[in-house]
Amino acid sequence: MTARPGEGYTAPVEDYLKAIYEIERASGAAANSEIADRLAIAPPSVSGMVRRLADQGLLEHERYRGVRLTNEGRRIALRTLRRHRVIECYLTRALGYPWDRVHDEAERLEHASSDELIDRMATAIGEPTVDPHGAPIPTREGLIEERALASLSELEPLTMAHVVRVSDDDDASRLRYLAELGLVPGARVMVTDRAPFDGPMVLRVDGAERLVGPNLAAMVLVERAG
Amino acid sequence: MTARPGEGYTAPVEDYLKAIYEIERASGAAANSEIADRLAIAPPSVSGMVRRLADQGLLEHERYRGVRLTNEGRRIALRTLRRHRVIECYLTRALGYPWDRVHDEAERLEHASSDELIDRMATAIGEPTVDPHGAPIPTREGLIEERALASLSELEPLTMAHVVRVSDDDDASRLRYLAELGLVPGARVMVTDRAPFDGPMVLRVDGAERLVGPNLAAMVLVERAG
DNA sequence: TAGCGATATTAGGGGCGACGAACTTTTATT
DNA sequence: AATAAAAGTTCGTCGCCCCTAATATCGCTA
Repeated sequence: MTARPGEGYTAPVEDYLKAIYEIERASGAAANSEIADRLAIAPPSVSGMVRRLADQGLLEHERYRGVRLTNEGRRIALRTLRRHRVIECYLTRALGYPWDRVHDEAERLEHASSDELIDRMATAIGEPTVDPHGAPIPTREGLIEERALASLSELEPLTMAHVVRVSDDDDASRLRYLAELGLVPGARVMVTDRAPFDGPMVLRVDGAERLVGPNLAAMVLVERAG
Repeated sequence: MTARPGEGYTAPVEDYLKAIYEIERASGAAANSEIADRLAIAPPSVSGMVRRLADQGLLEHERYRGVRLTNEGRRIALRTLRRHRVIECYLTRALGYPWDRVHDEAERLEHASSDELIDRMATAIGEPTVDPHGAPIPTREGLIEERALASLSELEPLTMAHVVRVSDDDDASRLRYLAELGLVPGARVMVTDRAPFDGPMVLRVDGAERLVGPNLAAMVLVERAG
């Protein structure tokens, strides 16, 4: 499976661009090592691919400095992101997938689906705007509405907030655990207490008291209640 | 996209095995040139792949003689065939795809779908037993019910029959035309007249008179009415 | 049975996408 | 500023899957 109708980018290329898009959004420019980490690929392999992508005009590369998507590269990244998130939505809404298992499936299907399929899926479930983890879905035209969100681990104690989004690129078991705690998009949450030195935090989640460690808390993105 | 959870065969490998399965079913053993034709790949490439597949125990190869699937090879071929046909069904029944466009989409998705996804799709549309073109769907356990069917081009004049299946690996425009003629699975058909030297045939399709050439007629598989 | 055409294979090569080992550049530390 | 650590790159290699050109084998017909 290498070619897809229309625009023939390979699956690895789409994966790189998607990863770079997300790193860039968080850090401004994507470092080789971050790309390597995220894709679980050795750094030299990343150097090689980066060269190829730069040759194709999908990104700009400043030696030893990092990487930045071109408009074309960003377009493809957003298209892939849309595919991924529409698929995630469809799997949960139409096929009853649990939210902790949609990621891996979407990760493969996003490279094999035609635009028509994605559009039909989106239509079938009513043109969703966020995926099951709360991530916004780019439009067909490649527009995305990225809200600046605080992580739960940086939320001030006693401030009311609600969960907007949960990171979905970690492993499924964490997601399942977060769901058990009620930490899913839409939940109302408040930090009641917090141990020092990046210690565990005590939360109120929709009324129930919960205890959560810093690495899990970092996965949960919230918006302060207005 | 190279690996899938569970059993990691590549997309090309699955394509070869599927093609070989189908050729074998029609001709007993699969010749190199037939495989090459069907996959639109140069014959030497087929020789190379055949060697690899034989090394992996997926088929047996008698030099200059052709190829035969092992049980393991057949198992994978049937699994892929099941994927393909379940996907075709799902796309038509759940997403409103027209029957002439499901083949290409399924051809890509079959390599990217997990067993769970295929099962959920099959369940969602009521465990179908044939795909939109009338081809039987192997069960989860790899059993398939292949009926011996006559082609419309070999049907004796004035014999009542019904269309059971239509070949789907040709191009979409032919399929669309067949549908216009009413030559879809389930249709009642009779040859009323036939020009000699492999000429066009006159048909009655569900009461209407139709004219059809030999290459199209060969795509239509029928069963004589009992 | 000798030769010819069809079919299959070997030989050699290329792009992609990954790797480890060795080296260079940048950054942080003292 | 010297140097150690971290980050990035180059180099050589490999497996997969494809190609063309050249060669070998099969099977049929004369």
